[in-house]
Amino acid sequence: MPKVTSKPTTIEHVDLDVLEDTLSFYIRTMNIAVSRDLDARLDGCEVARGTGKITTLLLVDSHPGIRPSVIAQIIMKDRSAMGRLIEQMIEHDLLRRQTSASERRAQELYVTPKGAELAAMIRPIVTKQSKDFFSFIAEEEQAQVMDILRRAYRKMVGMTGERD
Amino acid sequence: MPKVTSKPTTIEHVDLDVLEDTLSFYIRTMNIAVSRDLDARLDGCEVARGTGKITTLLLVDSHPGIRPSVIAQIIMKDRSAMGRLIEQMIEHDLLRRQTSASERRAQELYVTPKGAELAAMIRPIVTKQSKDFFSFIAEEEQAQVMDILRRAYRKMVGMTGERD
DNA sequence: GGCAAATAGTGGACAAATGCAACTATTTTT
DNA sequence: AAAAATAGTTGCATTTGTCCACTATTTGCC
Repeated sequence: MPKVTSKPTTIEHVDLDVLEDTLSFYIRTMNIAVSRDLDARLDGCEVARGTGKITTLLLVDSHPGIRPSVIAQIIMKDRSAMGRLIEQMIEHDLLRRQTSASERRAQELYVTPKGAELAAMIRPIVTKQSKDFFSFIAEEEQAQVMDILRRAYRKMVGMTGERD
Repeated sequence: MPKVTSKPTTIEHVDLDVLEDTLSFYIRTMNIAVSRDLDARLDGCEVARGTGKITTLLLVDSHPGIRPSVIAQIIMKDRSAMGRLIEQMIEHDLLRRQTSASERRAQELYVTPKGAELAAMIRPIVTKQSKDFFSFIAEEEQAQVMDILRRAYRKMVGMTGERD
C-alpha cells in the first residue's frame, strides 16, 4: 500500500516508495552518477565509456599473459562482449594478443608500451576519482561500504580470497 | 607501481590492482550483477531492462500527477530519455498523461488501472530481489551500506531530506 | 505591454553497449 | 574415435544514451 502524495513539482517533496529502502536502487543509481563522472574525467583518454576498458587495461598490465575469459569473469561480461572490447583496445595499440603455446584455444594478453604508459597515467586518476566522488561520505564510512561490497563481489565472482 | 603476477588462468589468482580499493569499481560491478538479476526476475513483466521503468511506475503510482522532469532528476536521466521512457509506458497502457492546468508547459502523470496493478505486483518483487540478492551480506551490514548510500544519493540529487 | 530568458517537453540522428545464438578451433572425456 | 567441454569470433537485433535543435509556455525585466 503506497503512501500517496500528490503532484510533486520539485524533487524535495518526493519520497521513493519502496525504493527508499532498496539497496539495489541506490547501487543502480549511484552507478549512473559515478560512471558519468568518471567518463568526464577520462574524456579523450581512449578508455572512457562503459565498464571494462579500465579494468582490462589495469589487469593486463599487472598480470601479463592473462586470458580474456578470466577478465570477462572479473568484469562480468560474456565472452563476446569481452572479445570486442579487446579488439577495440588492440586497435588503439594498448594491448597485444598472442595465442598461448600450451593452450592453443586460449590467448595471452600483454600491454603495449603505450598501454603501459596509459595504465600508469590512469591508475592515480581512477583512485582519486573514486575518493573525490564519494568525498561527501566520511573516509571511514567509505572504507566500510567498500569492505562490505568487496566481500560481496568476491563471493559473487567466486574469488576465494587466496592470492598467489 | 603495480604488483605483477604472470599469466593467471583462473580468477582465483588475480588481484584487482588499484581497483581492489576503489569503491567505484565495486559499485559499477555490483550494478551489472544486480541489474541482470533483477531483469531475470521481472522477465516479461513490461518493466524489465534498464533503470527507470520501475522507478517511474512506482513513483507515478505513489505521487499521482508527478511531472516527468521530477522523475528525470530522481533517476538521473535527461529529459529526452525520460520522454521516450514515458512514451513507451503509455503505449503499454501503464501510464496516462495530461497537461497541467496551472502550468501548461508541464505534464501530470497518472497510472492506469493496469499500471496500478503492475505497481502492486512489482513492489514486493523489487524489495525481495534486493534482499535476496544481497543476502550474503548480513542484514545489519546491508542496512549500513544502504544508509550510507542513501545519504550520498540524497546529496547528489539535491534532496534536502524533508518529507512532505 | 512587450521582449528576452528560462523552463517543460519533443523529435531526430548517431554512436555504443548488450545479449543471444550460431560457428570454428582445440582440448578433454569416455 | 566420437562426444562433450572450453576459448574465442561473428552477426544480428535491441536498447540506450547523448547531443542538439525546435516548439510552447511562463516569468522577469524594462
